[in-house]
Amino acid sequence: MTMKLKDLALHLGLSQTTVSRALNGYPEVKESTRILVNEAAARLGYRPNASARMLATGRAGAIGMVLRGSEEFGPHTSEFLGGLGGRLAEEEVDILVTTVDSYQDELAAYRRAAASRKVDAMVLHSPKLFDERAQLLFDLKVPFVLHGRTDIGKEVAWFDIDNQGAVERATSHLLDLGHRRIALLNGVKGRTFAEHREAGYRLALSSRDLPVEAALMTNSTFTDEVAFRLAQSMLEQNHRPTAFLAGSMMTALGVFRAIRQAGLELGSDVSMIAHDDVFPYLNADNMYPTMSTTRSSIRQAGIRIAELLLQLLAGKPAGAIHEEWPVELVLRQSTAAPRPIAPAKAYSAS
Amino acid sequence: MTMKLKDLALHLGLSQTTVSRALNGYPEVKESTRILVNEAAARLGYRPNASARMLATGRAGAIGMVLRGSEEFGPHTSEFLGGLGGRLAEEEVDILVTTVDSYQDELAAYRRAAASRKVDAMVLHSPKLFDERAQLLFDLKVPFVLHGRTDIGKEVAWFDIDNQGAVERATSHLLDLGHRRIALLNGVKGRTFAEHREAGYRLALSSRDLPVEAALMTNSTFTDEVAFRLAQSMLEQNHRPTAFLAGSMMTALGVFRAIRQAGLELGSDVSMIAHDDVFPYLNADNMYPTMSTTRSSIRQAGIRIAELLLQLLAGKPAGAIHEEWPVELVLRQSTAAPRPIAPAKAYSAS
DNA sequence: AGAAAAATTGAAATCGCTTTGAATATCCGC
DNA sequence: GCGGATATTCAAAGCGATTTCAATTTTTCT
Repeated sequence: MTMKLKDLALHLGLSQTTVSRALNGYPEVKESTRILVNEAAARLGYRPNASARMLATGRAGAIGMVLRGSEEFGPHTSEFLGGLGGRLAEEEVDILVTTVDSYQDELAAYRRAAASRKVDAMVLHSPKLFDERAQLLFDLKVPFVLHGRTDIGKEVAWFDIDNQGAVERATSHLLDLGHRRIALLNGVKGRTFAEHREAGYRLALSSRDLPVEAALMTNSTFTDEVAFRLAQSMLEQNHRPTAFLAGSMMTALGVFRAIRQAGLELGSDVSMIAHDDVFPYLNADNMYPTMSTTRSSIRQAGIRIAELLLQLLAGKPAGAIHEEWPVELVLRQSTAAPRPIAPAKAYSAS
Repeated sequence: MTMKLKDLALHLGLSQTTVSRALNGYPEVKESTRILVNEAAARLGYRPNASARMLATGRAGAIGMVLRGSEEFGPHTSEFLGGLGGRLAEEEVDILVTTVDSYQDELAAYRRAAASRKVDAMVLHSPKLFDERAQLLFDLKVPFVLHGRTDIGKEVAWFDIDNQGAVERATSHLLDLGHRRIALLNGVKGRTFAEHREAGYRLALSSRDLPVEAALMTNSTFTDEVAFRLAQSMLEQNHRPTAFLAGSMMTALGVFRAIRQAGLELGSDVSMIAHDDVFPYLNADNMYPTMSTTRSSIRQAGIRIAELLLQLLAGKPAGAIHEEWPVELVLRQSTAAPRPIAPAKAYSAS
């Protein structure tokens, strides 16, 4: 079997107590013995048994996350995980992932994760305006950081990006260019970020006394395929949109395809601004034409949330952990002033 | 605090022993008391403390995975995780994820994961022909299932798809159509799957006595961007390829862009067969033109690997766990016979 | 009915680590 | 060179489950 504390202590001729303290950096152990202990531990490859330690200390050394299988499980998640895990690894904390298929399973999964004590805290993703999962975790007294925002009438820790501001600025820019029919391909209805984006969209329009047209707003998951269908049907409409706000780079890909298939050209016939979560394998700068984006690295968000989690575990009150990051608007080739539209042509032809 | 076994036992007027046995389905407890216990446990919301249980039983109830951050961390991973986690969840096993940035960190991460006893087994991804990580886990006596294959001269459990056969068939098909300059955009050199794919490619060519041209084979990560660059430079060559074998759907996207940017058309000027890991947000059928693929669901692979892990933990010898799945070749619009090429035109013009 | 067998239940040890409270060494000033 | 800090070290008591071995009931069989 592998070496345990007892063996190490025996080997050193010391008590478990002293060895344990030496390894954990307690002050009441002589410097020389600490060195001795550390050296021996390293040489013999001693590693404390995580469960035993946890049982004794009550801390699990892990952060929990529940991933909903099919639906919203995509590239966003892996990028986020990369950031989160990278930062947590520095503190020797790892990530316990539970995957679920249905929403019902999801609540159960949170309950299970909380009760098993395998995690010290959790991260909650794309919450709804009123999020039951957050409510549940709050009631269960499980520390958690929200990636997004929710209002359950309690003090919860959250990190979010300025979705509303981003979309408002993007919309305004398109309006400035002269666009009047701007489609918003938004996320699933009810999610806070989607609502915030819609709010930004509406704000930009209403501040110029322009009407909001329901036919130009859709809510769906961010996949290439769905976006393709939605954009396609929009482009077939009588008054087709002249510009698209795509909720993610995947969405942008789908819209792009629809535009091309309709025989139109992105950057001249139609404009687009996509939200870019910064995936290393989908670079807006390398697209053709290059894509204008509202940009905010989801990986950086992961890193920051890891830090907030650590603060939370260190005792900082949840109510004191609120952070909103701004979103950049990066203009590239996919945005341009709209062409004189069809009706004009029709008149001259008649 | 939350309810523990002792409390539950006290509440029921039974001993911890009996309660524990009742809950864990041991046969030596009277049916009536078992019902009583289960009922009370459910009503009071009792959940065993995972660490305590683990300490006592020695099983962690978790599977470990190490994800390399920046590089190969993408959509493949999340799909795979979805499958793996879904199946494992049925057995109340969860996934402990560690993320690392450098390769050096990676070995250390495996060592750490193994020593901490937080996981019962691990999954190892895209191994090299001789994989040090596999070697390490083997030496550490940590049970693991390889997603892919390696040869470390030991009995290891693995699951893989028939990469060689898939590429051989795809290449043969392109050859049948008349293509002679077929580019292979392969994965990172040294990874077993990439080597197998190359072997399949070579086999198809050599079985018709056709030469293999180094300029037509590249090795890189599977990202849209890299693929775009590679394809672009290939298309600028004197004898440009008339067909592409793309290592993944991301790669295909990049190649597609390069083709279009070169003023060529996919499905007529150039053909392509991409390997499709079946991402819900990138459907080959919905692309334009629809994409011919070699298809094998990475999510299904995850599910199957979960089962193999469970078998491994149940005591099945690693040497008895080998599984190779076939890969479908699905032909769609992106493949066609090559056009009569430039030189012909040149002659007639002179 | 009484002994042996089978079915249930319990007390206590154990898993490997942390930590409290007591014990022993080492240091200080005078 | 001695009493009282001050530093170090240790023995033993948890942490919350499982499990061994023994004790107690209940059944079964003559």
